[in-house]
Amino acid sequence: MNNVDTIIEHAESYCQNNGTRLTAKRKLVLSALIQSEKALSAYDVIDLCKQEFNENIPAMSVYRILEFLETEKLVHKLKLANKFVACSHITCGHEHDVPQFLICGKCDDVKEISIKKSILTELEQNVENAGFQLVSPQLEMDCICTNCV
Amino acid sequence: MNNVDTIIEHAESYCQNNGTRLTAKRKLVLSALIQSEKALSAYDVIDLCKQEFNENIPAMSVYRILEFLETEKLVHKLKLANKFVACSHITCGHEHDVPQFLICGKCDDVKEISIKKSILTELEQNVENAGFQLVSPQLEMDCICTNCV
DNA sequence: TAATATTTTGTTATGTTGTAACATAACAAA
DNA sequence: TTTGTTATGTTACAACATAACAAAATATTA
Repeated sequence: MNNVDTIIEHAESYCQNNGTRLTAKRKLVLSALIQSEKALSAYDVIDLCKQEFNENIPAMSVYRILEFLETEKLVHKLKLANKFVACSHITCGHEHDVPQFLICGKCDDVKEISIKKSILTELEQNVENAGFQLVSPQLEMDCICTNCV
Repeated sequence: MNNVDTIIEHAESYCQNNGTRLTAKRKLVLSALIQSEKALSAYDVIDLCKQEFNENIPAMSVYRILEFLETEKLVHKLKLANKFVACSHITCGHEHDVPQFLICGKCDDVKEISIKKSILTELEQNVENAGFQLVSPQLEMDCICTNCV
């Protein structure tokens, strides 16, 4: 059993525990994201599903499925790049810190890192001082990866 | 002379010093952004120019003008919201720290704040440890403003 | 100043991304 | 089964962005 299948299996039982279902289509989309080294746009996902699995998934469905996977925390939406990535901790089976993303602007490679609590706390303090409230402490940073430098 | 005109005047001489021109159309777009309390999409700008100044600026031109204003650092592009805001320091006449933006997801109100050097340095260190390099340390944070809470 | 080059703006057409609205299929529960 | 619920398909657009070329405005310099 390859790596992708392992992750999918984890995702499936994770959904079962949540009372949701990882349907065939949802598996396809998730697989595409797991296989891909980089962040994918919704339309990239469509193309990849066609290419890899010979399945035509309409745009509407892909958006709905991505939304589902996001609420299940199996994928993350990167607002900065308008793309999606599979969560890199699906197989871990425990809660994680709020993820922080480094996004390579050239190749869309994405790295999921965590940031010290103290920094986040200080950031949040800054925000509150300005009279705003953080909705999501997920930071997305515009980077370039070592390969692309 | 009202506040907008003051800022425009500053922007104009700023451009002159840079050897660039703040043309009539560019002034319109910049004025629209200055007048607006909140971040505007390119098409919002079009609508506002029509409404306020009775000028029809084609989409293509607006995108070009926004790009120009961005390279002149008179406006900032918010990738997170895909919108634009006038720089809040046009009249200051001196260099500033990299801006950080708090974006209200409800009303698109935007606050431009600065963040302590130490936090940024630490963030950059985190990024480098992960093998990436920050392209732009401009952070954009998904917030909600006090009005909208 | 007239001729030429450069920059800016207009125009048209088209590509890309995202969603609304409604229809159908698949599945679960009574 | 029938009924309700969830998931997917289909169509038709709205919203966002840019390519390619034309025209106009402005700067340059001979």
